[in-house]
Amino acid sequence: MSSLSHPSIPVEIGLTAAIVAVRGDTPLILVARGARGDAPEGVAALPSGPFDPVNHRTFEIGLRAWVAEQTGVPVGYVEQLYTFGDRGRHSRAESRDPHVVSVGYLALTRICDEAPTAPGAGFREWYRFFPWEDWRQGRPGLIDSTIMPGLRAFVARGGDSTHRRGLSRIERVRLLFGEDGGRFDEENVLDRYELLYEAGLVQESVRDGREPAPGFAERPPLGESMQADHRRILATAMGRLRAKMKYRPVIFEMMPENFTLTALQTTVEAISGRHLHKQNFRRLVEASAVVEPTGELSHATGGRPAALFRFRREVLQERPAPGLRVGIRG
Amino acid sequence: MSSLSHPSIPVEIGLTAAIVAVRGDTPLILVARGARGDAPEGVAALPSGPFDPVNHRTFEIGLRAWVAEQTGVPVGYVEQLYTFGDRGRHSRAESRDPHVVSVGYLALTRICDEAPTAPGAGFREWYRFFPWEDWRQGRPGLIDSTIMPGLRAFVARGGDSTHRRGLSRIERVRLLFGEDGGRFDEENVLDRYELLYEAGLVQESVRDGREPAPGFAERPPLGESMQADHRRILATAMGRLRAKMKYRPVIFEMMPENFTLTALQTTVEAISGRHLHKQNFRRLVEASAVVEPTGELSHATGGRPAALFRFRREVLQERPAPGLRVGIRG
DNA sequence: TCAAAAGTGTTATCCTTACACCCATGT
DNA sequence: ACATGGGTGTAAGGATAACACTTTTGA
Repeated sequence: MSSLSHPSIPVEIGLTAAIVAVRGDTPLILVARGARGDAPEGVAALPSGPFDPVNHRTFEIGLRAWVAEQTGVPVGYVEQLYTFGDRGRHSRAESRDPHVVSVGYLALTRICDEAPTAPGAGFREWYRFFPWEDWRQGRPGLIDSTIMPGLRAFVARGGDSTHRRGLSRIERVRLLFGEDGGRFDEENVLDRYELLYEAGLVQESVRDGREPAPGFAERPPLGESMQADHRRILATAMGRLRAKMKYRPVIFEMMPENFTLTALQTTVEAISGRHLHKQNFRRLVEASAVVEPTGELSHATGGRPAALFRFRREVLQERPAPGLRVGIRG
Repeated sequence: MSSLSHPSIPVEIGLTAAIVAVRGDTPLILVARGARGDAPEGVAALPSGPFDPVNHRTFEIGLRAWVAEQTGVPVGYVEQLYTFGDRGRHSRAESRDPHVVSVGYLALTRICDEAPTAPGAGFREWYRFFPWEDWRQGRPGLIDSTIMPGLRAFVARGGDSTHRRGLSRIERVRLLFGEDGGRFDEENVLDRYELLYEAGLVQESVRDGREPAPGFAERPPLGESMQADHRRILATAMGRLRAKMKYRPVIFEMMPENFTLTALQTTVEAISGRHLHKQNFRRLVEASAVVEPTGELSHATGGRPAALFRFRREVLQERPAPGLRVGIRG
């Protein structure tokens, strides 16, 4: 491109990380600010900062520097998600700010006792931001109590104009939220968030200048909002992690060195938001050959001691797509 | 990000499109320049240009404008692939050019007679750039004649230092090229290209200032090279398309309105680079419910006339992941 | 009548899902 | 002894992969 004779049009690049960990049965997301209190000015923000090509050779190096500075948490696995470039999304069209493009990243880490160190930073349960994504106890009540009425109103006022992928509003609702016979696909976190955004059912939508959904006045109540487009980046991260886990052993980036099979299942359930069938999960783990017994037992839980396992790194060489291919019920 | 007190560090954003079509059994990639002749100065380049946030509200709008200007080809389906930000890759570290970040896109189109219109633009067979990716006639000869000797030398001089994903050089070779018992996974196009790049076996590697592989002097012969990082973007596009086709009906973006099942199979084989088993392919298509018979027959091929089919848009509403889930032999 | 391409039937195997029961320990 | 969580066996149904043969047309 630099060899072309086009004029240079500079923009600023923002790097933003969705850093995920799990504690017990709780999936966590690391926020840099807004971790304490629920005041409007304390809106949660992911660790982020501008990309500085002079000091950082790659995006990833720059990202790690921002995360270290803003949170003090060490991250292992890092993966690029998506680059968001649309104006008029989190900054209004009439804004005179320099144009910002944000590159979103997914990162994984293990919970350890000291972290995080930076003031204001902390881990928060990710289902606070996406309560409709937690199906471990069955279909969340707020889908039928709040989301579906709001979406039905959105369908009613929107007519049948088709959208991306040639789907009308009513078809998108059915497909994404598993109404009448449709399946709920836990990987479509982003599509669901964007549908709620378009429908004016999330706070960011109103903040960006859209009409709130009728009946929701100023504050749509669906989940806690985040700064800028951070909740959209978190949605992308959740969907990607839920998908990737099935064909890459990324889950072990969030597990301790040794763990019981129940702990592994609890972690997978926390991330996928689904309840899994115990025996099938264990058979699956055995078949996938991703773990091996350490020979030790864990007496931590109170009942019968559980065998401890560790991740088998050799699967990376043995199988093309090593992961936990959980199906409908695990 | 704009609300933070960080200084603004502007960079230039380049948008680059890998636009794919199929004619008969030949997968094609649209090049903006370099379509005629094989002289070094005629190195092929994908359609691309800088992102101008003042005139284009989104990346996609900007991208479509560049493609229209440089090639005259209309594109339908468009999908973002990846954002490449590393310095010292296609511009040397000591360069004083403004820093360029490139956002790669995959786009699909149908071959039609008039296109392309712009001078120097044209469609080229994509396996010219990736001859090792075409396994339709079995394992390509150049893998064992040229690639493996080069990679074995790379393994020998590199020792066992582990790389991304904790794999050593020898393990990566085995996994990516399906040596001794390993499977060749047709989706890993990018990983294979990057391995060959690191090994000094592609022209871009030498151009970027690396040592050519021993014995290859100045011009590593593996496939035709492209400008800047365009071959890397094409590799990403090929891998993504090969994967996506299995769970989204994107293949129909490249098919005419009506087609025979054999034509559909030929197209899938062209993209995936694999030979498929006829009966299993047909059963798969039937089971997936992605097409319906038009009732017409095609007399175009010479032998027995074939039934014509069309894409069934309704699958988008009926199934969560409609696509052609081709397995080992289709 | 023959070549060329379209189209079909069947079986063995494996994987997925679903079911309900026994085991080992700490209190 | 009993509560708590750990761990297992087995069978039905569906999907996959592999096999070879028949049909319909144009030349």
